[in-house]
Amino acid sequence: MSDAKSKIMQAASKLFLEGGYKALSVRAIAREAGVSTIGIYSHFDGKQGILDALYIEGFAQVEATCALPDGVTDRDAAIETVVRQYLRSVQAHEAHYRLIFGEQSPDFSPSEDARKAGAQAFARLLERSAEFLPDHSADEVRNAALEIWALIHGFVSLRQHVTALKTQSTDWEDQVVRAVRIHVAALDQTRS
Amino acid sequence: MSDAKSKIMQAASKLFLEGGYKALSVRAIAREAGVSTIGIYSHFDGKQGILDALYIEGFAQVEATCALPDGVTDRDAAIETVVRQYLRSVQAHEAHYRLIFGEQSPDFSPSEDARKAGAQAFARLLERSAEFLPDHSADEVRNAALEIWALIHGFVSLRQHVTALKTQSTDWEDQVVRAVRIHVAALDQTRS
DNA sequence: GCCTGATCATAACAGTGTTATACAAATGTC
DNA sequence: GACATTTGTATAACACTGTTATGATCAGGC
Repeated sequence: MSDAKSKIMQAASKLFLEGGYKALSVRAIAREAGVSTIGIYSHFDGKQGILDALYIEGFAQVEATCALPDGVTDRDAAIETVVRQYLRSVQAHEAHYRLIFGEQSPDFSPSEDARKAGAQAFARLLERSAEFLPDHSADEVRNAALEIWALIHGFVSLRQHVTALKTQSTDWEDQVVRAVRIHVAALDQTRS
Repeated sequence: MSDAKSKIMQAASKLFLEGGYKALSVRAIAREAGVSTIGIYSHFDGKQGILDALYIEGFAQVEATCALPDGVTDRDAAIETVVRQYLRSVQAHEAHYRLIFGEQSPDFSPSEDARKAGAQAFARLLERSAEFLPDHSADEVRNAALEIWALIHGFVSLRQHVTALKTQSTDWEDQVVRAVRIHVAALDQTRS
């Protein structure tokens, strides 16, 4: 990666982290990077290219939350770890998270490479789900992974958008953990 | 509602339905309504006011999916009805649904009245949840309603944004129904 | 009829992402 | 090393966005 390209990417990440999508104009990025706007077009595919790179970062962050520290073998503890890591990551990288779920970004359409980042994050969650449900078929594990992700992400998204649902942060986190545990346990008892 | 205001609202709804958020510029709305742009500012609070009205429509659509036809008393049948109604509504009003969950709309911040529409939709889901879990406390019912909504909305949002998760439409709908049923049944067995 | 507030047409403003233009720098070829 | 080609750059211009400003008209109340 060239010097200018790297400067631009750092500037974009910084602005995004600090000010969210709204802070991310082509002129603001160029100014922050100390280059002129044309660099955004020669090194990235304009604003779309910038958003693409941030999108890939966003799903990489999600993927990282599906990794377990050594020593966590108990299913309920593992679920709790993954869920809390996920929720912490959303909090630390809110703009990235909103980007990967299409928020605030009219006209942005992820590239093929960027889409693959979503698939990769899901693959990591699939691995965890297979561990949660060791005696289940591949289809069942896939469905379980999807349901786990739906529950967690559903909570996050509802909390961001339906203000009537705001509760204390720890109560809410505990509820997400509990809901996922209950759901996985119910799936484990439901064999086809 | 005055004639111009009504024309503007109809134009906005039409454009939104047909072309989504991107179709909704102030000039496009004014042109479609046959007025000049200043009407958007005198009858609504500019573009924010237009989005507010559409936002309220969006949550009203969600709320309507929580109504059951007469004769549906079986819990599993009721869950299936609500879930399928919800998914159908999302499909029919995709732009509205995206708006209420913050998608594509930089700078839009819902008014207090608009926020209340979200609370109202949740209240309707609360009523259904109380019927699903008749012997549970108000807190448990509230948690259940939140989890049901998280599951359904989580599925919808993941399907919209993580292309790796695309499956056949009916398989996917069936899975949402099944997941909600399993979850509610598990909650019913979990008494505190 | 006068006054006030609401509504309206139109132009201008400040911002957006992108493209055009001319030039400079880097790389490749002989 | 000289020349040609490619890549990168600064800057201005373009087309579009939401919004405000300006001057005029309309509607309602006294």
